[in-house]
Amino acid sequence: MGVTPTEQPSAQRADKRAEIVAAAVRIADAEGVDAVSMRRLADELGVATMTPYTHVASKDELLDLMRDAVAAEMLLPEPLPEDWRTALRAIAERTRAAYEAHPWSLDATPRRPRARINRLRHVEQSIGIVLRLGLDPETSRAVLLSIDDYVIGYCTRARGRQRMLASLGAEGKDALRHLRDPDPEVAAALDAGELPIIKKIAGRRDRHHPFGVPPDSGFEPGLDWLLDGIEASVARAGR
Amino acid sequence: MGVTPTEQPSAQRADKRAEIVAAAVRIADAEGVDAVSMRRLADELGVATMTPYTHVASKDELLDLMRDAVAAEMLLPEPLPEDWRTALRAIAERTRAAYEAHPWSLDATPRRPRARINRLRHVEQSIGIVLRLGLDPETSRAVLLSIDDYVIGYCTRARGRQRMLASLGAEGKDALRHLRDPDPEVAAALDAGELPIIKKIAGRRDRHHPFGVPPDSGFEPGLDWLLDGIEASVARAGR
DNA sequence: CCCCTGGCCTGTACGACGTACGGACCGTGG
DNA sequence: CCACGGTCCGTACGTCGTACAGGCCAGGGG
Repeated sequence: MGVTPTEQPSAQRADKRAEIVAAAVRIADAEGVDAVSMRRLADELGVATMTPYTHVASKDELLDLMRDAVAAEMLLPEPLPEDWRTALRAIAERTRAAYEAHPWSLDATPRRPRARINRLRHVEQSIGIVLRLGLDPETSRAVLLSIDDYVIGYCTRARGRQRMLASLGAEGKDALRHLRDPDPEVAAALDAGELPIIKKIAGRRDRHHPFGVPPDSGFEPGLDWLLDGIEASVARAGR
Repeated sequence: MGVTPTEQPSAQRADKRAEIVAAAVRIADAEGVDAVSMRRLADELGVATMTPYTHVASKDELLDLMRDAVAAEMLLPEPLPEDWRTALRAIAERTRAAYEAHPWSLDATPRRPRARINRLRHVEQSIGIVLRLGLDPETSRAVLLSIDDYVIGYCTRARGRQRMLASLGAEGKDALRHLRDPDPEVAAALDAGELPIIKKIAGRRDRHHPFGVPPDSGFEPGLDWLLDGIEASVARAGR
C-alpha cells in the first residue's frame, strides 16, 4: 500500500528542535527546571523570546521532549545480558542513573502524555526481557510495571533527599536546628511522648551522621527483594 | 528544666491555618493543584488576596501543609494488626488510597521539606511494625524505605494513567488516533520494524480495551512480590 | 525578469501568577 | 484614654506562558 510518510518534518527542522531541547536540558541540569523559561531558553539560543515556539508547540511539549531526551539515556546497548535477572537489573540501574543525572525529569508530569520514541524504545527493551520468563501477558505486565514503579519511587525519594542535603549544606552550621525543632506541633508531640521511636532514633542520628541525616539505604536491597519475589513466583508457575 | 513551650501559636491562629489549608485541599481535589493560586484561595475564603499570607509564610509552605493533610489520611487506627506482613500491607494500602484521593500531592515536592506532624506519625507507625522483624537498624530502614518507594512509584504511575484516561475521555471518539499515530518519529520507527513487540501488542490492544488502554495490572502483585522477598530475607536472617 | 507565497523569525502586548509593602482597622492592657 | 500588636486590605512590581500582527527572505510560476 502506498504509505504516505506521515508528514516527515524535514531534517533541518528536526535538528533545530533537537537543539532547542538540548539547550533546555542543559539549563535544567545546571539550575533546575524552574530556570527553564521560554525567555531564558531563547536567550541561551541567541534568539528572540517567541522563536522557540516555531519549533515547539508549547512549554508542555518542550518538557515532554526533554523527558524523552532523558529516556534516551536509559537505553542499554544491545545485545542485552542473557540471564533475565541480570538484564532487568541492568536496565533498572541504567534508569536510576538517568534519573539521578536529571532529577528534574521526575518533577511535573505533562498534562497530555504522548508516546515518544525513546520512551518506547526503553519499554521495548524491558518487555523483551520480561517475555523471556514465559509468563502469561497479564503477569508479564505486572512484573514490568512493578519494577518500573520501584525505580521511579526510589528515584523520587532520592531526589527529595538530595534537595534536602543541598538546602542543609547551604545553611551552614545552623543546619541541625532545622531538624531539632522542626515545628511547634512536632515539638509538642515529642514532648507529649507521642512518637517515641522517632524521638529515640532522632537522638541517635544527630550524633552519628553529618547533618543528622543517615546515609541512604540504597537502591539495591529493595530491587533485590522485589526480584527475589518475582523469581520465586516464576519458579512456582514453572512447576 | 523549665521548658518554654516553643512559642505555641494560639488555638485560633492554628484554626485559621487549618481552614486555609482545608480550602486549598478542596480546590486541589476538585480542579487540580494548578487551580490553587493565592488569589483563587482568597476568593474561596471570601477574603482579600494577600490575607492568607498572614497565616501562611508562602505558597511553598501552603503546599507543604496540604501534603501533611494528606499524610493524616494515611494513619491507620490503632491497634495495628499483630502480624507484621498484614500490618505493612494495611499501611501500604491506606497510603495508596490517600494518594489516589489526592493525586496532586505527588506533584511538585517542596524546595525545603520540613518534618510535619502527620508525616512523622505515619513514619512512626511504619517503623513500629518494621522493628518487630528484629532486623538490624540498617536493614530495617531498607525494608521501610523500599516499601515506601514502591508505593510512591505505583501511585505516581497510576496518576499518569488516570490523567491520560481523562484526557482521552475528553477528546471523544478521536481518542484512538492519539495512540495510533502518536508522532512522526514513532510512526517511522514502527514502519522500519524497530519496536516489533510494541507493534504487536499495540495492535492487540486497540481491539480489546476501551481507548486501547489495558486495565492497570494493579497494586497488589508488586507489593506481594516485594513482601515475599523481604519475608524470605527475614527467614534467612533468623536461621 | 518580477512578484508572490509560505516558512521562519521578531516585538509588543495581555492576563495570571507569587508576593513586597504601606496603610487601615480593632480589641486589649497600661 | 491612649498606644500597640496583630489582622486585614489594596496597590504595585517583576516574571511567566503565549496570542498576534507584522517583517524578512528564499524559491518557484508568470
